[in-house]
Amino acid sequence: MNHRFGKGPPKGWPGHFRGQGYRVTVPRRIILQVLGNAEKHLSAEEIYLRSYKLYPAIGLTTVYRTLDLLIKNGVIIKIESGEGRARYELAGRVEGINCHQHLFCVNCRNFLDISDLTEDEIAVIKKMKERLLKKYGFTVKSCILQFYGECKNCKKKE
Amino acid sequence: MNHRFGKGPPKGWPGHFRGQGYRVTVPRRIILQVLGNAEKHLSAEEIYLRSYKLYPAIGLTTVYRTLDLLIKNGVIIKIESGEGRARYELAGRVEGINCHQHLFCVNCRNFLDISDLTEDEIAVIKKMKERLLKKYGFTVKSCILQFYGECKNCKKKE
DNA sequence: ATCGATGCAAAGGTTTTGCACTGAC
DNA sequence: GTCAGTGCAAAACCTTTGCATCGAT
Repeated sequence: MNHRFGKGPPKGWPGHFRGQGYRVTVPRRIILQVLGNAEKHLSAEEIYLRSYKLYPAIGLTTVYRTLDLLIKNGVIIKIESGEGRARYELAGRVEGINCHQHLFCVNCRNFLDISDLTEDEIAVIKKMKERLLKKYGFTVKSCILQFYGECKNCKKKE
Repeated sequence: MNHRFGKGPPKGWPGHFRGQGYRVTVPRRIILQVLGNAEKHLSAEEIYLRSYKLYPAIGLTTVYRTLDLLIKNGVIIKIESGEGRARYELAGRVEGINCHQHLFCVNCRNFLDISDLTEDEIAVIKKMKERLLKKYGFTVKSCILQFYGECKNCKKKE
């Protein structure tokens, strides 16, 4: 792990980052912009490629280090779904009950990121949030439902 | 990816595995035994080490391949918690729904793995399974509910 | 002028693959 | 006897680290 970043997390990003010892640099702004425009959860490589288009001098290392920094400051969350690489998303986006569902095919390892919950489902998740707070003292800020199974295409091939 | 394993999943393991083209071998029995006796979620290396004690001829490759096979057949689930290696656990069959809840603290990055669902929650997840099958042609074998937020300890410290 | 941030190259650790051999059926 | 399963070594893969340089403050 990288221990170079400070511990006192600013309450938001951007905004509180100056004066925390953090510097505003081009790569950081680019990466944040890419994350802000993402239509789905991006892997580090995807973030790198999109950043590269905007700023070809950027390096993959910087992407990883910036993501680390953003995670430590609660700006983004890291999602591991078993596909061998992590994905990242702005934390604010999944705030509240805006819950993503990931369909992960254990056969072809493809990954579908959907966002479609019924009223019933939202209600139950809200209740779950309250229950987790009471029982475990855990305040839920966002959630992701990961489903593992077999996708359409893999069934056809059998 | 490993394409060597057959596609027709047996309905359970052990039991239905013969006659599906799968062979009952010593390494497979050992690995299954280790998983059955596990008191926690084990990493591939831990599974290898425990299997090694029972059967020193075993190789790490076989562990990975067997785990892959078991995942594809819904016998175990793979859990990634952000520590850089995956962990594996027997999929408990609670009315056809293998569902874990992970509470992930975005502040201290600690991780709580609970397994406690109410009747309501189980019912809704069942419905969700059916809906995902109809709408996306995706057959759910197991699921993990990932909650991101702040844990008890971190709240105290503020 | 500092010292945090960067990019490259190299290393690290986990997981996968190629291949010849073994053993379950 | 077949061919799925195995183990070893090597490769592939994602991620982190060392280090000299750059640049925000």
